[in-house]
Amino acid sequence: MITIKEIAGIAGVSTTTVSNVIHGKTKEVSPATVERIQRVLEKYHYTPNISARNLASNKSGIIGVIMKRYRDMENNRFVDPFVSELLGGIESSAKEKGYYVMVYTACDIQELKKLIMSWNMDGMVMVGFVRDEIYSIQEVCRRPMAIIDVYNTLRMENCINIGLEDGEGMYRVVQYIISCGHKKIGFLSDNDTNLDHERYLGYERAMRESGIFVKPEDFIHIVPAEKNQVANLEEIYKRSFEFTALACVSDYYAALILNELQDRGRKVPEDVSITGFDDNYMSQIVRPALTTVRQDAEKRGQAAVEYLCAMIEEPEKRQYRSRIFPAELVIRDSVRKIENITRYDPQEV
Amino acid sequence: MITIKEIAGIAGVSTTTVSNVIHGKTKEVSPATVERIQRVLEKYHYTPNISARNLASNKSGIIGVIMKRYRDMENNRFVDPFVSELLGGIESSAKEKGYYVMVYTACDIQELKKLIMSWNMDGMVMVGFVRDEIYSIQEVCRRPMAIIDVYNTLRMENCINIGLEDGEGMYRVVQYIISCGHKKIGFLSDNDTNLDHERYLGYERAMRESGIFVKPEDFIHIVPAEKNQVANLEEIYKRSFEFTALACVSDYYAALILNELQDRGRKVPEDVSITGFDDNYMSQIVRPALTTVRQDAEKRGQAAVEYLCAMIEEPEKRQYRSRIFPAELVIRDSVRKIENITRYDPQEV
DNA sequence: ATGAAAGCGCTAACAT
DNA sequence: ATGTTAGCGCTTTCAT
Repeated sequence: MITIKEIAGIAGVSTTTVSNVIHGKTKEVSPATVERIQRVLEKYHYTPNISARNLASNKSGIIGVIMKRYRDMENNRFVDPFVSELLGGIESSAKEKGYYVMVYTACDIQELKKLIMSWNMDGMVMVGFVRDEIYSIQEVCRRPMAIIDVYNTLRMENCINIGLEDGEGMYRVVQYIISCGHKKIGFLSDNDTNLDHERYLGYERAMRESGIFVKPEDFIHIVPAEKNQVANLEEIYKRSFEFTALACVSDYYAALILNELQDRGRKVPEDVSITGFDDNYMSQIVRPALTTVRQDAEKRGQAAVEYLCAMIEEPEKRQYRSRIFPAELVIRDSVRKIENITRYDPQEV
Repeated sequence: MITIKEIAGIAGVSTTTVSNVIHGKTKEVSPATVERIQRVLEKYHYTPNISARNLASNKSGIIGVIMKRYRDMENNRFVDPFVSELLGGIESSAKEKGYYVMVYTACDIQELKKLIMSWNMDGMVMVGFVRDEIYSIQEVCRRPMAIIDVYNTLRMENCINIGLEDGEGMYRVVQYIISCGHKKIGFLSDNDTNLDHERYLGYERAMRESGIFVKPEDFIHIVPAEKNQVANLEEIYKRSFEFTALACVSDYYAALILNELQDRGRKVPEDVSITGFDDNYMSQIVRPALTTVRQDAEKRGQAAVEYLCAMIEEPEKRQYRSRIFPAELVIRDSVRKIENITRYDPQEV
């Protein structure tokens, strides 16, 4: 690979001048020289050495996509459709802005800090971390971060919060379920923290505002197991008889439960209605197609990178900001309209 | 960030010695010194500057995951479940081996060459390219490459071909369909090149060996459109009446067609049988669950990185190799057994 | 308009 | 066992 120095030698100029024309700083270079250097650059297929450039300029051009990984569950984070869509958005946007993307799954925060510092990453998008982890990283690595689905954020410098209307979204779909005449509505999730908790709150609010009393048992705890299985399937099947509708925290669980219940003979939505959240491919591939809440993960990824670049290039824009993306109701076929049926068959109620 | 030089100053030794203990080359360093330097390193949270290291050592530790992108179809390559699984395998394996992964979608081969050279990538895994593109890249960038799903490979130096039993896999599933009593079996794909062509060949061979004559019309061309739609759905629906079974080139199309046909009133597998290929989540989420051909994309990703690392670290292992992964039949519920039914109702035939 | 030169932080060949 | 030193290729300040 030819170097700037060699190019300079061939063109009969200094490395400074070559460097300048490479970077388009041609205000102070004579057109003739520019032309000549361009030609040599072309002819010898000059390719910059990014390591050298980064070392000298103290930048890296790298945007790290850092995903939290739980050491024990050796699962592949990339197969989560949310992550896929997000990553696609990040990559396309980064490319457009001239940045490079490095992906990394981190189990250990200390190790992660070293990674960020070692590569001198210009910015990171953080997926799956909680507030205190973000805080701890930012303490050492004071660089722009886009944080995805982090709650109770302190207003940290260098951070752009790329959020979602989690509560609102769940509120909307539950409100819709209620409007269809349901009263016995369960909320199904595998935990009650962060994003899941926000969504629960939305469910709870919709219920409350409709005057429906929510009992603790209405939170149905689903226990995930290996390979898209659920550990407490039997229990969930039985409990499904207590409700006319199940609002699931994700399309993933909605699809799983929808199939399992139907395989065991329950009809959806005739016997139980089921809703999802995210509107990824699952919601459309399943039958009946899922009524769900739509979020555009790809767009969130793109936005993350755009804000990141702004912070990187204009340090005065590094104060904390929060951008909450919309989560809108998508009505398909998985919720039964009890009211309608009632009209034709008053006995039913 | 503290540098080696500063560490050396504090510990009262030379940078060489510090560098040596950092890299564990402690054979020629006295235990006391090692100990002392370790302590200083710890105390000051020494973090290497990877740019500097790469520049000096002429390595990068980067494995590039390069995906072909077609400029016009602005689609997100990451949502393809094959890519997701593969990427997960690559990332976990790379991390384990101490490499970093940079992802990149390339439309332009020239630009890609520059990227590889600029970052001085140690190795690449290439997804979605054809032979001549690989060849052209390798001409300039003589570094280890793992090529995924490339056909008619020349026996290129520096290449490990990570293949799949495409033909065999399709052969097996079609053979199975035939064993269930089907004779009118269509093959469905959106093109007839590379991997799709190999699979077609497998279909064709299974048919031929069973004495079934394959007509050109038995290749059903599906035309993809925006957003998981298909442009010629009407046509496919109509043509589905000509067959008792459709062997699809992917789970993706199988799931799509299975749903569309059922939505229009055809029963699967009672009216038409449908099979997929890949055995990704789609095959299990759909009803009836798809009989398909299983490949382990994650494992292929891991293997790609392992071979890559071997080639990087032991240049004598750089001769061309090919590793073909198995593709095995997975029987689920989407193929009707005509024979069985025949037993009970001889009229049927 | 152009060039000289001092680093950036690290590695590694060579001395001692 | 430990140190000296010359780069790696590029950016950038400061001269001219």
